[in-house]
Amino acid sequence: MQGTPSPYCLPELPKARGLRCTASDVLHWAGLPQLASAQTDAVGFALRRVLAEQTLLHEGQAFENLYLVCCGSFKDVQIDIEGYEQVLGFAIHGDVLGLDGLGRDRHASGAVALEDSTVVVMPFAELRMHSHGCAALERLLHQAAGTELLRRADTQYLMSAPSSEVRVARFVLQLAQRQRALGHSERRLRLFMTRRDIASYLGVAHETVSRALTALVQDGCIAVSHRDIEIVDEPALRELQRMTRGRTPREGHALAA
Amino acid sequence: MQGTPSPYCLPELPKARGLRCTASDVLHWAGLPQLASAQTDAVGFALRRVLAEQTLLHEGQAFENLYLVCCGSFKDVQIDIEGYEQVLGFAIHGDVLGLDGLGRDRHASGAVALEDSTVVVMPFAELRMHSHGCAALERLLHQAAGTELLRRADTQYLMSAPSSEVRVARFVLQLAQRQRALGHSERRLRLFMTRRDIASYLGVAHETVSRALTALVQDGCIAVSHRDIEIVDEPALRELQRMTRGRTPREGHALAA
DNA sequence: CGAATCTTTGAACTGAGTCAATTAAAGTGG
DNA sequence: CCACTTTAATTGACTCAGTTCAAAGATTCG
Repeated sequence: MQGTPSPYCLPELPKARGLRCTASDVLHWAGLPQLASAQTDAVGFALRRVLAEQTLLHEGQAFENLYLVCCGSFKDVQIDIEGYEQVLGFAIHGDVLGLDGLGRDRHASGAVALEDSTVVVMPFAELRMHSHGCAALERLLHQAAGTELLRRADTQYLMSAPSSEVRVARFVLQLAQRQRALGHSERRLRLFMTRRDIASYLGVAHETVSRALTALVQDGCIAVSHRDIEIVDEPALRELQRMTRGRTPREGHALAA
Repeated sequence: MQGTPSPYCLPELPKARGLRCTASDVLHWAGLPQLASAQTDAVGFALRRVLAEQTLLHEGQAFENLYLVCCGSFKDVQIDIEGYEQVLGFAIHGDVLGLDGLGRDRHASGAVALEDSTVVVMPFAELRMHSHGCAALERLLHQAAGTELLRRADTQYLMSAPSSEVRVARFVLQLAQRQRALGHSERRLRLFMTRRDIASYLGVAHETVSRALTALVQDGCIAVSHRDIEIVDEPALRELQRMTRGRTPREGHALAA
């Protein structure tokens, strides 16, 4: 789809050490650098390269590994009975994939790379063993699960917005916030997914995503060029986002225009 | 709200042993009876009674315990900036509450009892300690997290339905399926939440839930009396549920009418 | 350069939200 | 125990936002 290197690659990347990394690296990438130690230095994991469009995790596949996105981006998907692809979420640097297999023997959702990406392969059995003696790895697992649940709650909040313009506004802010957490620019952001993916994620028609984006541009909230978005007026965007069920969408417009 | 005893109470309930139960009990209630052993018999947990309308877990509260619903029902909620109460999910017998605190120090969502209920209080620190030496409790935790994630995916699927009638149909089927898993009737089910709660959960106006329910009744799919629902024509309901984005809602109606 | 996909825009229709009013149920207090 | 109050649920009318269908640009890739 687009082979451009992701802006989310950390400087400290693979290649040097062949195709492996240590648990300490994982802790750094997962946002828990303070937990890295000599003990976690001793635990190694393999890296795996996944090309754009490739499926890292198939729906229904046996649960064996967790994956930490180390570079690139993915979408979590589930195909429903009619063949409609429901996008459940997006994963970028530092996110863990495959958590829905926890406690059962197969994955309920799949993961597809949106660009050329690299993941750390963490065999669950190993992770589990190590986690008994190593609090850091135990914490990593718990944190990953908790973060995933948090994100799903965000998604539900997002989908419950009464107007599609609000949904898209919330989506953009959510992306910006995740970027910020990674230390990247919160003003300019790149959409690594198609409008269709966004539409599926938000639960609207893909034409509606297009229209909502141009509406936000006309409101002066953002600027859009292809898949690059610039947040021009963050306060206005935040004001829009706040609108929940029970308020008329037009109020906010007047203020933004 | 309604003090009637829930139909989800298992026969083997508290009182006898005072206000405590064993980890083996928990494993039974959580659907992992095969993992109970002498070891888990030795681990005890306190029970806590929560009256209807009471808050078991406050949003933002420090993360200390996980709770297993042993009798009764709850809703997971999050209040947004404007004061709108977003319902994230419902918990009944066998479900674990408080998982969103995993790996962090506070809960992001709250839990409110929908009727008089009983929960098992599982201090996370204890659970964590025991889980190192006891695979059964470790499994319990993993399974609970995985199940929660699965359920959130179901919810997203539900919310992405293009028509509100389909959303409600899916909601009813989801409830029925959970009942079945507990060994209860899948034909007759009791809504333990208000229409408003359902509306918030589905992301629609509460009037719309009312209308969708009466529409389903007129389609001959279900029968509704107050908060009791009977599934009259499950095949038709399943047919309705299948309709995803991209198909016209009216096709299914013709078939059901 | 052409094929395929992604994206945008337009037009028509309709389903869902909002407002409003009525009915029903449940909880309160005399 | 029954009037009274409050909250929940249903129904109607109206309007508008979003879906669907259709077609035209734009971009990417072979």
